[in-house]
Amino acid sequence: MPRTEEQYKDIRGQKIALIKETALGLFAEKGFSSTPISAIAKKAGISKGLIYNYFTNKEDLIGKIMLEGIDEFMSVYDPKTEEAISEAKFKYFIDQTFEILKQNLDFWKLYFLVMMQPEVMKLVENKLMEYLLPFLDALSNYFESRGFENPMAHARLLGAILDGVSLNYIVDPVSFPIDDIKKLIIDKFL
Amino acid sequence: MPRTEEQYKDIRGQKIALIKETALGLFAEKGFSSTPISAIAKKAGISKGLIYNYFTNKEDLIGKIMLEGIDEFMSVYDPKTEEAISEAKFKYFIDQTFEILKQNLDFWKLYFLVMMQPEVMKLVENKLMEYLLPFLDALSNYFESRGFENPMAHARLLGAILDGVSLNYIVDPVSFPIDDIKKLIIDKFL
Amino acid sequence: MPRTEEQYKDIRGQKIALIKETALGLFAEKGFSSTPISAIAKKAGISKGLIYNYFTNKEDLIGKIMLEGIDEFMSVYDPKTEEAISEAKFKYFIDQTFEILKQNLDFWKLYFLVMMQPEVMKLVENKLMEYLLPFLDALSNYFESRGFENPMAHARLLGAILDGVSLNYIVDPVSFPIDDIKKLIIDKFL
Amino acid sequence: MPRTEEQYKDIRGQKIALIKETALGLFAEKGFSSTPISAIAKKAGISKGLIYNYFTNKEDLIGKIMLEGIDEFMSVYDPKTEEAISEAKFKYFIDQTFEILKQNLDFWKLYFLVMMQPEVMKLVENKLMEYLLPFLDALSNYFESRGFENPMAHARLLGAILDGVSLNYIVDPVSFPIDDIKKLIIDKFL
DNA sequence: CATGAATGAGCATTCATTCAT
DNA sequence: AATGAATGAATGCTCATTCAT
Repeated sequence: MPRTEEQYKDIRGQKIALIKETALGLFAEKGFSSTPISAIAKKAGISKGLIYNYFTNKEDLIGKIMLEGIDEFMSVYDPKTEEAISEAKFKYFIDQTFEILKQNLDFWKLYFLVMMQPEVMKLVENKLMEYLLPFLDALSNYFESRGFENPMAHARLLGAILDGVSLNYIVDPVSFPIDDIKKLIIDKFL
Repeated sequence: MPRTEEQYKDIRGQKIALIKETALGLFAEKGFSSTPISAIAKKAGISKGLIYNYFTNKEDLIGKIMLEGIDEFMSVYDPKTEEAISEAKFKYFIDQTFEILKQNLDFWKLYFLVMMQPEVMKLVENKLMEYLLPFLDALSNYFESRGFENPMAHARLLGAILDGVSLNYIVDPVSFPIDDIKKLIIDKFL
Repeated sequence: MPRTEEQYKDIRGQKIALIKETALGLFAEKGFSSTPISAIAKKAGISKGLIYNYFTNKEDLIGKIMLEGIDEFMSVYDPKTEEAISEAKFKYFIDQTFEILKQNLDFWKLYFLVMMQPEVMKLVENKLMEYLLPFLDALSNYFESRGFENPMAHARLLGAILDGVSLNYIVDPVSFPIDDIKKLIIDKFL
Repeated sequence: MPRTEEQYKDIRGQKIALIKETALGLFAEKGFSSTPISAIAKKAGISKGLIYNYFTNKEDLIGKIMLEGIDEFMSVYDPKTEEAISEAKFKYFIDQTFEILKQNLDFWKLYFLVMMQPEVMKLVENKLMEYLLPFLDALSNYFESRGFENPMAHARLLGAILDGVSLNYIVDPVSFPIDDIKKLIIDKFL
């Protein structure tokens, strides 16, 4: 009995998810160019050929992993808010950022890896900007409403701080005092 | 009649410097594994083989570039100070950090690239820690003397901030408002 | 629709045999290190890469050729006989040795080549000893039963003679009087 | 004060000898193609370039080592004897053969290595035959005078035996019972 | 949808050899 | 006579990608 169109779609969806997950883990652990497609196939228990059924090439694979990841974590924020964020919302935003970081360490490793690699970065740049710009605007509005001078510089500084803290936590998750640091950040920007 | 040992040393020194410089530029631009040794040789106007006269392999090359870079910029600070840093010195330190960043963009690109690559990171880790730990201690002492609570967290936060700011500046040197941000940092930590 | 496991196994088996055969011929003719993998691939009409699908590296290839060869020719003898060999059996053994030598000249060339190369020898040493020791024991028993004094020395001498004769025949198969020499050996040791 | 022609010749002679000796040791230990010229230079404490002052290339070097070795050990025998060898002389010859083998293990390792490598063998073949043929003739005469039938086959057999015994001793000098075996050979051919 | 055999371009690395000094 | 910097051809090996089944 042939499978229905629906069933096929399910299988495809599951396989695609499996491949992305497996690849994410390996990319984060070994790096992009040190992870052969064959290693992904092996760890996922599928054939190399199957990966090429779903992704046109290795770059497409990492590109789609990145885009999905960006979508996922950006959906947590409500980037369409145009009015200024409240204090409570700001605090919630900082909390969420750290929570997401802790729970998706692999993705964030990959994120920073990719940021440093011009070739892959190009694949993601547009999408990233699409989210980042309204996000910086929202922060800027918040700082303006709180009476900070040069609010856009504050917004970019906070963005940079979150990058720097994430980076340090990723490189050394054991001894980096992330919770203490979260408090300091909230103190300084609330 | 062979050249004197002195002459040979000169030649070696010049070639080694040329190779390191060229490699640094290419690594920073294309990434480590996307830069073939042949590309370095070509750009430096020498043969592939010559690179292997001076460096045992590609990893040795990047390792030595990193170590030299770390030595160079660390020599700017006086990491042996044990008494607390003065306000003026602290300000000078922040200034210097930004100055060095601006003047060695390629090296810092490579630095962040390497931080994300476990294999290469291992080659440099020890040397880095040798400098970073006394450095964090000095910062911590400064914060303690200024009456900040949890001074070590403050030190690590400042370290992370400098990482994050550098990273943002490296990725987008044109529009990142680095001078405004320097002022904000000094305000917040003085 | 993928091929059945059976079909894949067939393909693999055939290709592995083809590669081994081709490599044996070239190794015997040119020597191990003077035979590039590319030459084997070319002569076998396949790509370099395919060889690495079946053998982890060049040493693995020669190692497996040697092991297979040793297994093959040792299966001719019955190394598990524990009682003394009869005269007829001894004669048959000498005959067989010369027959095998004549029919597998390439393999024996390679065998002596390998004996002289410490690196490759190590790959095969254990397997070889596994066969050679019982074999020398059997010969020793034979000489003892025939009343020869110092039977183990006789066994090792005979082993050495077979090596020496093989070597001379390999180097100069045209003019070396191998059949006459076989008779002399049988006369001297019967 | 410039050196006299004589002194230069001395230096040349000493350096040539040093290079040959050093190369022989390394070739025997590692094999011909696994021994870089640079390794010879390093071990001899001279420069690579100097080796090329005395030998046109690597093959020339091994060729000259082989030729010198052959000359040296052949001078022990008196290959110009045309009358049949006496029993005493035969015994002395066997003794000498084993003595020389024991004292020049490195050379003999190289000798067998070279015999298996067609390219290098060609360089030596003629010289070798120049010695070997009269040598086999002398042996043949000896066997004829002692009433052995098919004396040339006996001569070639003895040659092969000496090869085989040497080979076994070279591969495993510790446990091969070379002295017992010498006695057996003398018994069988006297 | 799924497989894995097959390809070949690409790359790190080695090393014999040359040559200016 | 002696040095060692420099070259570049050669080679082992990897891996993204294709494709017949």
